[in-house]
Amino acid sequence: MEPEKQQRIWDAVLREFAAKGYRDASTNRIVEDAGIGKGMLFYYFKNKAELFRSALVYCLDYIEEEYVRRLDFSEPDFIVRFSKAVEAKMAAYLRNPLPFTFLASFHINREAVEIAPDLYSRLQEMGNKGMQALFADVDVSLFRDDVAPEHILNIIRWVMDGWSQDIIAHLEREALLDYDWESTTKKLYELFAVLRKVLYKEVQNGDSKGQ
Amino acid sequence: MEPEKQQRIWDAVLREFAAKGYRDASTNRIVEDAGIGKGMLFYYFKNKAELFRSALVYCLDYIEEEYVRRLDFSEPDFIVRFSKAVEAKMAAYLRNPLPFTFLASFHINREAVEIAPDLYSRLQEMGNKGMQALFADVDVSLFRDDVAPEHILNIIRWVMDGWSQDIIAHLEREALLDYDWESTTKKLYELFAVLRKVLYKEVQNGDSKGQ
DNA sequence: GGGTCTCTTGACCACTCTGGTCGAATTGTG
DNA sequence: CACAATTCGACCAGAGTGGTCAAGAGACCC
Repeated sequence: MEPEKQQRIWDAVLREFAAKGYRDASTNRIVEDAGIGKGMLFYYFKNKAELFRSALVYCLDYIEEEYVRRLDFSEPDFIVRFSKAVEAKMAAYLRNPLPFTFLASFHINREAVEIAPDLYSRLQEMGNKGMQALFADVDVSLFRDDVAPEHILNIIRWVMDGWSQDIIAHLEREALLDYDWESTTKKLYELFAVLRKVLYKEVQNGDSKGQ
Repeated sequence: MEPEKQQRIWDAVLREFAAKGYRDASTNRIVEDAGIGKGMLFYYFKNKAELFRSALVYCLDYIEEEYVRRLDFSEPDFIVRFSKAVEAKMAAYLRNPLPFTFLASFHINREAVEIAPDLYSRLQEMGNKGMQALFADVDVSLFRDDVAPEHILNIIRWVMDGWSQDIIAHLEREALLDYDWESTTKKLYELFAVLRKVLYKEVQNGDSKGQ
């Protein structure tokens, strides 16, 4: 099948499941949105449940390939490490946001877990491993001494999360194309400099570490 | 009508609308969940749209009364001001979370706006006014000089938001009753002390300002 | 008791939408 | 042409929809 049509179908499937969850998703709306006949969907997927499972596998593979595999946990500086992770996630999200929104809705909604308990645990395991790796072997000696490292880690995490949530909220209002990415990344590196200034030890030499 | 039954009905209505949105909400499920006959719902509300509007008014009034009205914007210290706001919101949320979740879903979902455009703008206005008041006339002279005040305000906001999101995430997993509130508030004040230490000017006398 | 009122019920209605089927049409390939 | 792989959408039985309404239930007054 032409990959362009395939993509249209996946888009429609993920959009519908993400918006409505498993039970309330409508195969009629999916085929209409994808611009294909009803029979075609059930020619390639034997029923709704299998379609849902296939969509989950598609998304898990996509995110594994396009996001998780590209993470680099060797960096000891937590701000650099975390910011790379945020950037990688943002990049993958902007390339195709649907797998993220679909998996997010799957993670929240209780109902669909029984359709695919194995894939649900695969998702959970992915999240847990990522979180563990993200916080493992951080060079806490960079942090200032008069605050517990746990607090510093939390603050950095919360600030980064808040920042990206602000960005996404903006993106949903403004058009994606004419968004000013240059000034956004510039502001992000400003933010890193601030975090480093307030949460890290004072550096001896003057130049900042931000790339 | 007995207030206990009234509460049961509102709970069912808000739960259903919050979970499914206007279009996909089912009046059948509402009456079943509330434990009343179908006719009763349409005896007090002439149709689904009016029920939805009444639920919105109920929630807006609730939040106005139980949360917004109790905010205090006279405090010049931003951490104290914001923390009071967070505490007030948390308290109101824990007393009855449904109005918050219902209004949140209404704010996100595009579909129901046309049913109640006036109430949608009332909600937006409430949010905007709150945000404006929250950031107005903050005593920035408390902040350290070597970081732009805008950054400091953002960091405090993101940290508080992240903190409360963590709490809510915990609450959804653990039971609400046997949650250790004492250690939670203790940790919160620790967090304030940290924020003050890293984002404010050094204080002359040693004791912290946290109440 | 009877009369009248408010409150409450759930069977019932016409209608829409559901997941899924299937015979027929179309297309690609040789 | 034949043969197979695709693609379509009309069609199905069944579930669920918002809303109605005749029939009570219970309270209060005369």
